[in-house]
Amino acid sequence: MDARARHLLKSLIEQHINSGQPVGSRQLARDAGLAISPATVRNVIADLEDAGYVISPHTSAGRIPTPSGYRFFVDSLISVGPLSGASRRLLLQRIGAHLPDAEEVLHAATEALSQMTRMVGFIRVPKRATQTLRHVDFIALREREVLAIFVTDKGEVENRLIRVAEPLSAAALTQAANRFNASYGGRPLQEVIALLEEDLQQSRAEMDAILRNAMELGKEMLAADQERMLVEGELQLLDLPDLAASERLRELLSVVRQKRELVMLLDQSVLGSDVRLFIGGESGLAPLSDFTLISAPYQIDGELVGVIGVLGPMRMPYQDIIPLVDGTARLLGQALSQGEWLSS
Amino acid sequence: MDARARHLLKSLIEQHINSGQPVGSRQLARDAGLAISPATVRNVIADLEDAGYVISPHTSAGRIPTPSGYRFFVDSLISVGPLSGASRRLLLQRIGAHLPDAEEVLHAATEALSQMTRMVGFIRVPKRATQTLRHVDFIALREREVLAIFVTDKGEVENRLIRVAEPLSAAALTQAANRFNASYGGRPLQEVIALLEEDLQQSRAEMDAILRNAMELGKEMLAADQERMLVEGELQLLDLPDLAASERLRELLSVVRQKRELVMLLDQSVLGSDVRLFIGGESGLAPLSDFTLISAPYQIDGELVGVIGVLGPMRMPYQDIIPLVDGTARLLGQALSQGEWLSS
DNA sequence: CTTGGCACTCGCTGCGGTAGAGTGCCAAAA
DNA sequence: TTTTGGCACTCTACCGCAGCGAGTGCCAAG
Repeated sequence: MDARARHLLKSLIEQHINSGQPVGSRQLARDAGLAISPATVRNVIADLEDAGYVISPHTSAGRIPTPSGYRFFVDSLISVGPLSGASRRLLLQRIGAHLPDAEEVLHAATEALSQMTRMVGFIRVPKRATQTLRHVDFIALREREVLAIFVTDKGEVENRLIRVAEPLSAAALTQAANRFNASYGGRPLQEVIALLEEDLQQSRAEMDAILRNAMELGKEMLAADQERMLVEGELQLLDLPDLAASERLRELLSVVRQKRELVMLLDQSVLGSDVRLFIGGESGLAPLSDFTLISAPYQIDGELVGVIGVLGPMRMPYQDIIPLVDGTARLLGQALSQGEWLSS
Repeated sequence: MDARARHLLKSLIEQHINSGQPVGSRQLARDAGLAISPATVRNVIADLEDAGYVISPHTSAGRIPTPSGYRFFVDSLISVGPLSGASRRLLLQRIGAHLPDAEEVLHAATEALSQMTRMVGFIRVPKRATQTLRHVDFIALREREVLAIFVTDKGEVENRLIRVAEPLSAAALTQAANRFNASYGGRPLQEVIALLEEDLQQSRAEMDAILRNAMELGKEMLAADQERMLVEGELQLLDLPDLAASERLRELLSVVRQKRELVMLLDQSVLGSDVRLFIGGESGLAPLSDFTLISAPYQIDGELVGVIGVLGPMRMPYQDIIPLVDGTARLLGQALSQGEWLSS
């Protein structure tokens, strides 16, 4: 493909991103800044259509980009700049406002990203598998009801109400918690579960219920990890004038709700260290085939732990969105890393 | 209004609830089970239109109920039976599966209600203002970062990461927590905040940061109380073939999101002890004017603490929905009350 | 290789005509 | 006085049709 064809393709896609309409040869010849006639443009565009980059919705309409066209566009036709100063400041402010609480920071970053891109934002939260058990508490709430609280070294807190066969005194519970912390504190969650399972055999009977439940709670924390994902701004999709409330949209929303498939997709992306795009059917998930998903992994203390991103129509301003996703991932990582956040 | 007019109105509304279409005189004369001609029906219906119970979308269409029509229908034309055995069993199972954890039970009940009614479910969760502080924990997480955990007597857990000026030893933190529990444990949250504010003056300097933050955390718990509401199944609204994705729908969803107005509305309803309906504009909230909201308060240990309900189109099967909302509220209350849940 | 010309295609819009549903009114019947 | 059949009227939904405008593909000339 020669330079002129590339230029025309770029111009065509940019115009379509702006207008949402099919782009015709006359308009393209005028706006592309090349001194060529519409007829020449038609010849070139016909080749681009053969190559699969654009398609005509019907005979007498202009052309719109195909998923391959968008792919070529982002890979070879545009260069994404750094995050604009204004966006950066806005992100800094919105993320920084919620420090030091990790959970809130994750939430704030996703919400900010969703609002700034006007698309659905999502985030795969840090894995618990790597976290260690920091502290356990057993608190008698009512007769025979004990509240168990797990705290990890990353500050995640999970709690569970447990029914026990007979009342336990506050002192007994404190003692139990102390023993528990002494034995299992500081170990990776995975290991704690395994040890608990082992120890369950020889422990005293009245502690059984609590140990067993603590084990279940730990297991659930790890299991729930498989699908821990926050989604923000699903409503944004309803604002798309294009497909507003079509059948596709419903499918998409239900995929977003179920999360499972999406999580698997994102977990692939955590491997690379760069922004990643799934345009149209590239993800392999049918309901996403009319949409584009952009994700970027983020790292805490130098370790890749999660992915953040957005989901929107294929027709989106990639030049603006990509830096936003990338920048949010970086700032989020800094915010959650030890001592890196000095209002940068 | 005579018996025949009532019967016709009832029949008209029932038919419209089933079909969604305007109901004409011929169809009504046929299906109402009365031996009268369409012409007679027309005379009667014309009176009902004058009275404001039905309206004609246009000259040559049949009639559809107005909000007043629905109001009269539920108040005077139908009698709502008890919850069906099957529904009751399903609810028992879905709610019971999550005992004894209150948070999960609230969630499960709302989700079940939403799915069984195929509408949006919501719940106003129990007020914290009445809860007492059960236990506090301070846990050193990293250098100069302390995790504060609040537990109330109802088993609600709230946590917050706190930055302190200089590192505190684990022993110091334990001691602080012990003192905290001794001084404030067992008191209503409201009171704890007040006492903290007082004590903050004369406490030792290094504890200031923690006390101050604990106070903030407590205040936030009470403040957030103003809008604590769970919403389930917003997606259900997209399934309505009627207004699917109209402008109204968008408005409605944004009201549901913002919650504030809705919460105020629900808090009015917690006063009565019975099912309450807001049909069309009865709530005074403009975005709800095409919809019906049905709510029922629930009580824990004999005390009215919250409201659960559904939101859907005015055209809904009231005879089925009302018992479902009522029944869910009752079962939920039993589940959360002391010792009342014996698989009933 | 580029360009202007031209026939052709196709979607969109507006128009008129028709069928169908349902109403309101009236005069006759009960 | 109430009910009923009849009838004219109204309005929507649907259909086919023509005109338009946009855009294409092809071709022959530059």
